[in-house]
Amino acid sequence: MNNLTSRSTAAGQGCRAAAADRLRHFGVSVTRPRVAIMEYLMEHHVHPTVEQVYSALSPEYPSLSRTTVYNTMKMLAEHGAVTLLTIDDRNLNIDENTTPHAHLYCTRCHRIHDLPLQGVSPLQASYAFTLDGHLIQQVHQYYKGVCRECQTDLNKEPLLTNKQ
Amino acid sequence: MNNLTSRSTAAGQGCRAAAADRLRHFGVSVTRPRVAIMEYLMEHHVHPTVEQVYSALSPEYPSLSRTTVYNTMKMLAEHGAVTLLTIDDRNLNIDENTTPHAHLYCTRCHRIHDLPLQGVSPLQASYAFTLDGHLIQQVHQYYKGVCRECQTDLNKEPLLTNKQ
DNA sequence: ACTTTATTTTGGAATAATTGTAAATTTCCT
DNA sequence: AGGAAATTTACAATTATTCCAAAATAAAGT
Repeated sequence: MNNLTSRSTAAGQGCRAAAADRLRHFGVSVTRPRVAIMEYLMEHHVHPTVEQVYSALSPEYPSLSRTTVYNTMKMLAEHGAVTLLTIDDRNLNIDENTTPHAHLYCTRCHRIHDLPLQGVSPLQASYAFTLDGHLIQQVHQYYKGVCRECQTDLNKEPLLTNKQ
Repeated sequence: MNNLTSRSTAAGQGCRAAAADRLRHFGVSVTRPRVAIMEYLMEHHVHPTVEQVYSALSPEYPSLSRTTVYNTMKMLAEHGAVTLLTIDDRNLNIDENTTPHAHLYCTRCHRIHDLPLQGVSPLQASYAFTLDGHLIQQVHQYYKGVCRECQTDLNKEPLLTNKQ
């Protein structure tokens, strides 16, 4: 509604204010690497690896270290700002979309796509509950297969890169 | 029904014949390490890591190598004889129960418990299907939380070992 | 603004799981 | 038993992640 507000938090390249707001919202203190990382996550709606975040930010922030990206991810996960996905056995993927949803892991391109949850309501999956005496804190649901894009690509040429 | 048959394939320590049968059933050739590994999986209904399988078998089979355990697991997975779980970000867990089911990963003891699937019928999860244009080959469902045993233990003493 | 204190970041080394490789062994067939 | 093909082995190499102690930055108080 308000032009000033919307301008300062609009999406697009270089939206520090929104990233800082989001950090504060999750109760973590605002620092330069954290803003850079959060900004990246908010602008790129993929499910990046630590390496991808690091190498994307590295050019404009050469002193950033991989350790910081790891530490920040772990901390953001503890504060509920991101979810860490252990679907790909080669490395961690970061999901900044914390509303409950399922994933498709493509064994060809190794990308992760979002899908709706099946059988569990997103609302139920948002809160801890008890099942069979166990305390359930997170619900993870994913499929392994070949994504739509790769199925059509299959007829064209083999995928060369092992990394996405 | 038959005493001879049931004796040769009964569960218990040292059931080579049943392990060999199972290997043949999945169309893989029968070798010493494979029988030893399959036998271990059939007798221990946990979700062992490669390291656990290796160090359990090592004493009575000193020449067994970790590489063989890794190779065997990957091969068994390709033949549908086991499922490889990437729930614990520290290492792979092997599930020899290939009937579709969900898991609980306990963040305290790092053990994995079996639970029934939610929202997806085991039958549907047994076969490949198409969803939103994607080819789905496996359905994975798991919860992260604190298992029943650890909840009661919480009041007692903190868990010392990081490894299970 | 300025100093002090606490927190965070850094980079390089360490760790640990997994993979690659080439030689040795075993399996399977005749 | 003999020999080709497949499998296993031991060890080296790789790679993701963690550890650590020093340096830099942020926060709090004056």
